[in-house]
Amino acid sequence: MPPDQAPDSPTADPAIVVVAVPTPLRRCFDYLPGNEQPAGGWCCGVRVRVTLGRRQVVGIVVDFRAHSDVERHRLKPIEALLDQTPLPADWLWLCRFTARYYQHSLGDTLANAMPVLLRQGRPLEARTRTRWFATEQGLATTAEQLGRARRQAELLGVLSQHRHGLVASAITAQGFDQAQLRGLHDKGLIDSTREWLAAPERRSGPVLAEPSLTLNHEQSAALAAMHEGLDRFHPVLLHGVTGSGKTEVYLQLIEAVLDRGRQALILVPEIALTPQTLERFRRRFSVAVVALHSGLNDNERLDAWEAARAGRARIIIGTRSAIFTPLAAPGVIIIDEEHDSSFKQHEGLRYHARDLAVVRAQHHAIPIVMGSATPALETLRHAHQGVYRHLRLTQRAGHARPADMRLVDLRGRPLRGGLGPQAMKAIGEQLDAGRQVLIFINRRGFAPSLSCHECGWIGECRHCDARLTLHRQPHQLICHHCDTRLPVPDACPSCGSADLRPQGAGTERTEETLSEAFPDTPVLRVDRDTTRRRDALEQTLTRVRRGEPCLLVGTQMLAKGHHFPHVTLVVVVNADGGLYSADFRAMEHSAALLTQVAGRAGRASHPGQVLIQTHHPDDPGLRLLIEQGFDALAEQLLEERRMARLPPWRHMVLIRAEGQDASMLHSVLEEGGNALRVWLGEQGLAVDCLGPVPAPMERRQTRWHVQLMLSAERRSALHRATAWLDEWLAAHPGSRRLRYSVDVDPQEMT
DNA sequence: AGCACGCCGACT
DNA sequence: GTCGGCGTGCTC
Repeated sequence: MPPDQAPDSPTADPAIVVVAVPTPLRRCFDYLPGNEQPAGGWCCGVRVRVTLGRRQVVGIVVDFRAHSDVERHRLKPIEALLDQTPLPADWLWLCRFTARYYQHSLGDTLANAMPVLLRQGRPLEARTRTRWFATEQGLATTAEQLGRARRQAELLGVLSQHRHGLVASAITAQGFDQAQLRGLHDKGLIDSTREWLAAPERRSGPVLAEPSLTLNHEQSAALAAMHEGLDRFHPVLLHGVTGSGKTEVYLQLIEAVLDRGRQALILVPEIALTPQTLERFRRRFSVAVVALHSGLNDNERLDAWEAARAGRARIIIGTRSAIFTPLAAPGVIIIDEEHDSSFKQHEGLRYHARDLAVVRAQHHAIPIVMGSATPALETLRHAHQGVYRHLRLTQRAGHARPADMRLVDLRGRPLRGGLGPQAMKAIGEQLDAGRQVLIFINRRGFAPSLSCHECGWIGECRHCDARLTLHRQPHQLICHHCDTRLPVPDACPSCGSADLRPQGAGTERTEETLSEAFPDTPVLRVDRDTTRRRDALEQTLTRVRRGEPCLLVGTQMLAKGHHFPHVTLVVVVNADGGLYSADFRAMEHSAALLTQVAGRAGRASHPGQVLIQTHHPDDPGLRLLIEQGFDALAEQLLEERRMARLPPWRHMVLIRAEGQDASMLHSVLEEGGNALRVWLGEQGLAVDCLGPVPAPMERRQTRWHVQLMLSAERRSALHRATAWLDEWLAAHPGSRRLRYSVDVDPQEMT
């Protein structure tokens, strides 16, 4: 276990320094203090360079001891001290909590939570640059007065035109050099300042750069409720239908936080962190905004981190990992689209940013707002229990009516590119009326495979328990798990029939079909493949916003964030992926996605219509969704989860193991599971242990996947059981031949 | 995770 | 004779 309550105040002369080192090992290492001593005394959070085995690593001091369990001659001294002042205490606290909660190595957690450059040992400094500007004297000086120094005169002219001056790089880019700058400076005509690259603004005065919008009744009531909790831990679920103006409520809440001199941390889903989103914040506020997105390089990331730590950045917007940004004066945390699955990391340190955000807000005693039109069942349950304040926004802005949703029975209907006759007809009608149509393909658990119409044969991967996916270009059958590629057969390998048909439809096939059926209408495809280039999505969206008739074909990317006022019809090609899945969250996610995609369409003058194609038009979940909406379905699902003893009523931990030897893998987990069950009985702990069960995708890339599922009503019991099993596995001789990971609060059962 | 050591096969 | 495959063991 990582040390928990370590002193944050300076320690005089420690005998042993405990260092968290970047290794998956779930313990820290003892070191001798070495020669150097920090100026302000030894402190937790100071980075040190230490020898670990045969290599040098950067670790973080997390505790001090009088004695070590390790023999003295085996202890190594700390090689170098990297910080004179420790990394922020709030950040260290959060990392400690995260490591403990997710049962992950503290050293690895810390490494995950800091910018790369810091973990490589770079000093915690943000970069600065020089800005030159004309002095009073310079502004009053004419070119003639400078005589023969023509270039200097030109430079002075340029600088005089820029009230805020120019940065050195912009000056050299215009062909001026150091000598000319020095010349003018020596004459007292220009001067320079240093400014931060990230968050350079230091404007005082009002925080608003443009006026706020007027709120409707519901928005005002929600904002008023949030204002009550500005100075304490105040968790809020802002449950607002698509288009109800959640963002404007966020903005006005942030304004109040900024007015108190505090910072706002905003987490958004991966695909929502667009230039438009940032622009909305930058336009509204005159304070420094930093964005933490995947496009930043290591230097920029460190600059942004430091700006947030120092308090220069007042608004910090980022995706999942931004939850680990240190804050000098935290004032609020906002999680937009809190149900989004991108907030959970699915590899390595498997944390959930939303859950950590709640813990962090509690630690800072600040409000946290979780916004969604389709809240996660976990969040809804907390709201029902009164743990979170439940604020609702039910009205759409501009009196837009909610879209009309309808199920379309696909059974026995001829399909073209996955589209049935009813959908085709409806699409044609909308296009004739000069409108836009969105065709949404839910790819989740749904990929086009090749099947034989005669005997039902389906192309499967030889190495994995997975269906091969049919691709158009290149024309191949591809396994999405191991990347096996096979030519598309001309005849059925099983019965020899030539009637091989694509089963299900991908975006490519649908796009093809639509182009053939509506040759005069542009078909715009939006998916991972077509939007790889940075601005491709933006270009497409700009075209759509112009309003000319067109067909938009796409996946999840289309469902989030963007609104298309000219779209009057949404066709969901197949809703069945979420209906009969091994994953108990499939229906919840599917319903959220359908609701969001329905929210893309329509406005006051043309209410949107949504056609949902399905082979199961009588499915009670689907019916409930389209007849009564997401909230009603969510209540139903919550009840089903309660009966089935599933989250959010119980908590879960998944131990996933993989290895090459299937029987060894199985027997180790079998033994571990049995040992755990015996121990649980002895301890009297109410924890269920299920398994070993093969993972839903049992064999992929020639490795076998098996898992143990632990569940309990009480987190503390579950935590103890997990820790015990983890120790058992680590000590087991067979564990060398397998890899395993611990997933606390797993989101996907695969 | 790294990074060593160590013991077996195919190569300049 | 070596280069290098990855099984096994350790890191204060």
